[in-house]
Amino acid sequence: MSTDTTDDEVAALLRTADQRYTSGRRRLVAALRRGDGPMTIPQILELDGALAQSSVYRNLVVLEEVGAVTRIVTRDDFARYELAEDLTGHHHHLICTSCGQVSDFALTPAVEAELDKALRSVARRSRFAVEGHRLDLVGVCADCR
Amino acid sequence: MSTDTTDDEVAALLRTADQRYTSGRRRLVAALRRGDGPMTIPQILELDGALAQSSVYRNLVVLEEVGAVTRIVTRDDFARYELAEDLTGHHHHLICTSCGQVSDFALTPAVEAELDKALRSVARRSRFAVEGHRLDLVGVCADCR
DNA sequence: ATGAGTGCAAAGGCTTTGCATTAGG
DNA sequence: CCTAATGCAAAGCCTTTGCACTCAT
Repeated sequence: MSTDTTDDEVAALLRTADQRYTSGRRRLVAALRRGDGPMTIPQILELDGALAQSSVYRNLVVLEEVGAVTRIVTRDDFARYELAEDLTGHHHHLICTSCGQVSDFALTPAVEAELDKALRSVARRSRFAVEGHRLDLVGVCADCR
Repeated sequence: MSTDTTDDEVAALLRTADQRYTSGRRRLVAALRRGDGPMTIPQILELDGALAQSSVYRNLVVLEEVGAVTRIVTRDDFARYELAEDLTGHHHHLICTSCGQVSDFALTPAVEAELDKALRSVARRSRFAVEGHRLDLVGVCADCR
């Protein structure tokens, strides 16, 4: 996935919602792309000191509303944000219970397909309209072991 | 799972950690058992008006530390708590994006086994020490559709 | 020009904590 | 008895919001 492609996609998503792709928003998206995995607001601010905290919070709301960013809530104190799966592909999260770090991983298409099938079956029985699923692997990361 | 059994197990967990199973804690556990699925603190307080908010927060911390209760964080404003899987069995969550409600479901052992296998493989490659996994089905519940 | 976006500071709201009181063992 | 637990109120902390200023179109 090239840099310009991602940027174009974000631009398109914003345009659809009559939102501007300002320099602050570009810097924010750039920061999210630099981090490997979901990032907290403090991490984002540390990565780009030119960003203002309140604008980052506000722009992450906007970017999430247009479908460019996903907010991830763990048991850590801070919420985390990453580029949406539409831009990066479907994946899951490794969550470290020691340091809070979150990183991405993907299942094989075969496993993912079977999981989907099982979940659709559950949803049907519960009369639940599925929007998606979330699968996290919880444990201790390599750095913390 | 009978009432007394659950209570005995909680009592044992607390005793191991040199914690008392006071009347407040018994009422809290009773409230958690009455609700079907993870509950927020406001829901717990509404269910048992005799409980004090700060004690509930504190006791949920204790009960979680001894492994009797699990805290679940969603995108809702409130955290949710339920009896730990050791007491209730392994299960997953249906999360309603409309009302925030969380309810439980289980996968078939076969699907669960294959999922475990796939996750162990991922963990090995990432040198990640697995403590468990979390699988949520996100969508709109029957009541909100 | 003119409304969206920005940045600073203050307010909100869930959760935690201090402290005096009560109760468990 | 004597320490852990409780309850009320106040403080903490992440996040949101008000408001004046700036920038994009």
